[in-house]
Order: sequence, then structure tokens, then C-alpha cells
Amino acid sequence: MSPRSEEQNEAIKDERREQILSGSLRVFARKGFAAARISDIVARSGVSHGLVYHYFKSKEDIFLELLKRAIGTSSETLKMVDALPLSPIEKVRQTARYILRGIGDFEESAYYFLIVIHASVMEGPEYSRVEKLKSSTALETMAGILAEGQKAGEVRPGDTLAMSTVFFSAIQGLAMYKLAMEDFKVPDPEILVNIVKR
Amino acid sequence: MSPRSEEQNEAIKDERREQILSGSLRVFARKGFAAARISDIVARSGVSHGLVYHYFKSKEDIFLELLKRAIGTSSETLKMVDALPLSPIEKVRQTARYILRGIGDFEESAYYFLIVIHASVMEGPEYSRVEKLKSSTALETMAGILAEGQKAGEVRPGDTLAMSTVFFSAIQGLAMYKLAMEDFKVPDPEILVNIVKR
DNA sequence: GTCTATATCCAGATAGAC
DNA sequence: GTCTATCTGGATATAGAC
Repeated sequence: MSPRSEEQNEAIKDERREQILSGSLRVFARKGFAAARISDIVARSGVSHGLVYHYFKSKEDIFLELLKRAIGTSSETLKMVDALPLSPIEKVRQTARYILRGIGDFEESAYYFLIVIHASVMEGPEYSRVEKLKSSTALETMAGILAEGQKAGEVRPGDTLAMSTVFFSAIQGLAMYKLAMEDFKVPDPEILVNIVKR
Repeated sequence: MSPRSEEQNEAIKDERREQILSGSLRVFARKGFAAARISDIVARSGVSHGLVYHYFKSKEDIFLELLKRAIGTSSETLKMVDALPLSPIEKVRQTARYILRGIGDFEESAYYFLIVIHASVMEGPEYSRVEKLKSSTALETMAGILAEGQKAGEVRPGDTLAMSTVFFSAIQGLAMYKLAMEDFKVPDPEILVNIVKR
């Protein structure tokens, strides 16, 4: 047996880290930060108790990493759609389709929304650290798209930030239903488009 | 000092009970079941640690009482609106107005929605007990109203249960935003009506 | 890099005085 | 009916062997 190279070690480290994060995602999403136990994470990710603390400073650190990814992904998704050569209402439609497909097909996707939900309603010492991450880029990007849509006459008149808020509220609510209800069926994305369509 | 009468004792008992429930509502809503500490409840309701356990068997019991009220109130509200002599779309409008006014004007109202949210995403031993309470009467009542609206040509064609789900998803999401964002403004109820309006 | 065993703390629940 | 003091379990985090 030759000793492992640096690269191999790095690969192992990354793999373990992702393993722990993946297990933690499910646990935090379904139980919330406080109710999630390290022992749950251990059970889900198949590593030992001690190893979790070898890779992460604390339980909160794991949660914050997941929250960072959740927020980053959703704001990137919005920016990506916004950059497509589509009419405003088509951008809204693509967003709805893309997100709902994710929620329907991948449990992981719904879990990430739940992470944001848990973080949002969390109160306590950790709240202040969460707050900094809670930038509402996606909300504002969508409001911008809707404003363009109003100029083009494709979107209803009215407060675009309010419409954007309702749009994302519905999505977050749906992610919740998905996890809570056994026989949940993702609704037609067009129902979400109807919130803003003229 | 004459001894207290039975009636007076009953009144005191009720008052203390409500006092504890009222303090607990805020704590559970903002922190979730697991993160909520009895000491938080004690601090919010101004009674002693011991008295909480004099009136309730356990922390879970307090939560379940609040959940019962939350679910009961929302399904009763829907039935009440449904009984009014209004056209289907007007019933939807009244529901949206009524609920959003509640969320905007009374923190308590938003808190009750949060209780349901926490219960929905909760996993664990207590979940089985929660499940029994999680009847989705409001969802079905709304779907019925929408079906009538389709016959009358006031409501878009499509899956009424799906539309109903989006409607309530949005409401639950808005209750979250209300609590999470400092400067949250309740959106125009008409935005919710637009989800279903033809 | 990975594990088991242990220290430490804190929260839910109870006992018993007033 | 109300309080304070206490018990007890369980969870996070650490130490140290392999």
C-alpha cells in the first residue's frame, strides 16, 4: 500500500464534507435547527459523531453552510433566467416551471427551501448571523422583471414587489406542503404565472 | 377576607391558562417547538416555572392546544365565509381580505399560521399526534368554492385543489415574511384573488 | 482520517413548601 | 393556587486512541 497522495486526501475530505452536508440537509429541513440532533446527522450521513466535529466547528456551522447554498442557488437561478432572451412574462413562466420541477422531482430542492424557512422564523443568538445572509436578491430581481413586464403590457399594474412577494410566498408554501403531505402533487406552474399575468 | 368562591377560582384558572397560552404562542411561533424553552414561556407569560406544569402536562401539550386552535379557527373562518350569500369569487375575495387584514393588524394572527407551519414540517415522535389534527378542511372548502366559481364562469378552469393549495401556500408564506422581515407590508388581497380569477 | 468514550451543560419535568 | 429548589436525561462538544 503506497501512501495516499495529497490529491487523494483532498478528494476524501471533500467527499466526507459533502456526505455530512447532504445528511444534514434532510435532517435540518425536516426537524429545524434546534430539534436536529448531531446523532440524527450521524445516522443519515453514515459517519461517526467525532468526524462531524472534525469537519465542522459546530452544528450551527453546518446549518449556515446549507443556508448559504440555499440562498446562493435561488438568487443565481433568478439572475440566470433574467439573462435569457425572453419576454418578461416568459421569464416568470420559466422561473415557475424550473422551481416547481425541482420541488417535484428532487426532495433535495424542497429541502433547501425548508432551510430558508427555518432560518427565517428562527429567533435567538444565531439569528444575527443568519440575518446577514438573508439578502433578498431573488425577490428584487423578480420585481425588476415584473416592472419590465408592466411596461410591455404583459403584467398587471400594481406594486411589483408585492406581487413578487406573493409569488415567492406561494413557492415556499408549496415546498412545505410537499414535505408535509404524503400524496402531494406539484401544481401547474401556470397557476403561479396567473398571479402576475395580465 | 372571605374565601374565594368556586366561580372565582375557575375564573383565575382560566385566566392563568390563557396567560400561559398567549405567551407560549409567541415563543413557539418564533422559535419552533424544539427551540422554545419553558423558561422563554415563563418569561413571556409572567408566571412561574412550576405553574406552567400545574396547568399543562407537558410542553407538547401546550403546543398541541395552540395547534388545535389554529386549525380550528382557520377551518371555521372558511366555513363562515362559505355560508355568506355571495358569489364564489366574492367569497374568495372576502377570505383573502379577512386573512390578510388579520396578518397585517394582529401579530397573534400571523403567529397562529406559524404554529401550523412548524407543526407541518415537524418530524419526530410528536408528529404522529400532530397528524391527526392536520385535517385540511380549509383547503377542501376553498376547492369547493372554486368549483362553484368555475360553473359560474368566474374562476379559471383547472384543478381546483391545486389552485386552493397555491392560495393557502401564499398565505402561509406571507405570514412567514411578516414575522421575518422588519418592514413587511401586507400585499393587496386582490393579488391573491388573481390566482383564481378568470 | 476516523472512531469511541467522556465531560459538561442545560432543558423538561417533579416535589414539596407556603 | 403559586412558588423555589431539585432531579434527571440527553444533547453538544472534546479528548485521545487507532
